[in-house]
Amino acid sequence: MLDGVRRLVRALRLSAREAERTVGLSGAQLFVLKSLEGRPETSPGELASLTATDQSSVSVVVARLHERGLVDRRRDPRDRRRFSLSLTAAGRRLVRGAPDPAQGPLVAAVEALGSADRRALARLLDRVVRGMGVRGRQAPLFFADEEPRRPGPRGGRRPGP
Amino acid sequence: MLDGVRRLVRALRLSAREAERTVGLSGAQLFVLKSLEGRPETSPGELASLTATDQSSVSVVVARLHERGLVDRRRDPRDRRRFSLSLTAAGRRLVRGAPDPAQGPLVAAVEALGSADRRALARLLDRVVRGMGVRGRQAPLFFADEEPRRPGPRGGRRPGP
DNA sequence: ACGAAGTGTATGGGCTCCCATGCATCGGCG
DNA sequence: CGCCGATGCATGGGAGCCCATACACTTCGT
Repeated sequence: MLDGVRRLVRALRLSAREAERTVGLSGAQLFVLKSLEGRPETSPGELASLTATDQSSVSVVVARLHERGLVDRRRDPRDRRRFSLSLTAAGRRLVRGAPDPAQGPLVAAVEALGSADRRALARLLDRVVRGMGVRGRQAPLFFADEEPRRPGPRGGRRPGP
Repeated sequence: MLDGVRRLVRALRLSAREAERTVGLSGAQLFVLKSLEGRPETSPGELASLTATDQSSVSVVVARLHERGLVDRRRDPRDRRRFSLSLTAAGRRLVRGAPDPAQGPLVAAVEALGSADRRALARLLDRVVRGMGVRGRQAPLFFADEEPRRPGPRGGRRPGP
């Protein structure tokens, strides 16, 4: 089973790389752009939840998209710690014109299964994910912000070694 | 479906990180060690196939394991382009003592499904992977060495831009 | 008003991954 | 025997991922 997942991931990754070349963006960048579609005011923290990745990873990807002029980034006046992210016109155009990376081959493979099998697979996969991430309670997005990940208190400078 | 896969991958990755800490190795390193178990003469190329990754990635991971004294690496006398990799005594001890990273939570979640669902999931996943990677023919390992990945001929220095 | 605690984001480090390239080696062919 | 094409592996580059940390900011309690 694990091996199956590994192979699936690699296939997706390679497929994403191929699709990337037509758009000139990486899979993560495109995914972030698509996640911002229809959301004019998303913070990097929210985006991290949406994309199920670490906020530091999102930070870097967003910085690159901002450099490319595909994402607009401005301080949230209500909370100056936060940023408000949204797609620029160029970003919107690009998102519309690009197929979802990796999804093409996956969708084709999934559709080849037949509808009953498709539903069964999605259901089982969902159960596995939930089973892995939940310790006795439900959570909409695993790990990202539901439970503290970093041990010990935050804040303040730590004394050096 | 894709989102389910992404979440699964992240859950696996995070789980692997946790397991890593008890062993002091990364998930990829541990996976490589386990792949060498019971195989006294594996080449990096074969290892790349076994682990479904690029040979350059394997090369770096193996170098680290070699530095750690967990993997023995010697030239293959029959073909000096190749290396022969095998676990050292320390590597064997470590592999035996360590649970498979990421597998714990996944196995637990999969076992919670029930045996009929487990079989169904494995079968469907396998079909999806095969469907993604195979264009009209069967292949034991996707992408790694079945089809040429790099466009154009190899060898010789390319003229610069 | 001030300090403490918590939050949001960026940065650095380490690792993995893939792509492209370069070097050493091997095998086949003329 | 020499050359050429192919192969195996290492290296560099770029990107992404997570962890830990730092700084700026917000909120809350005194």
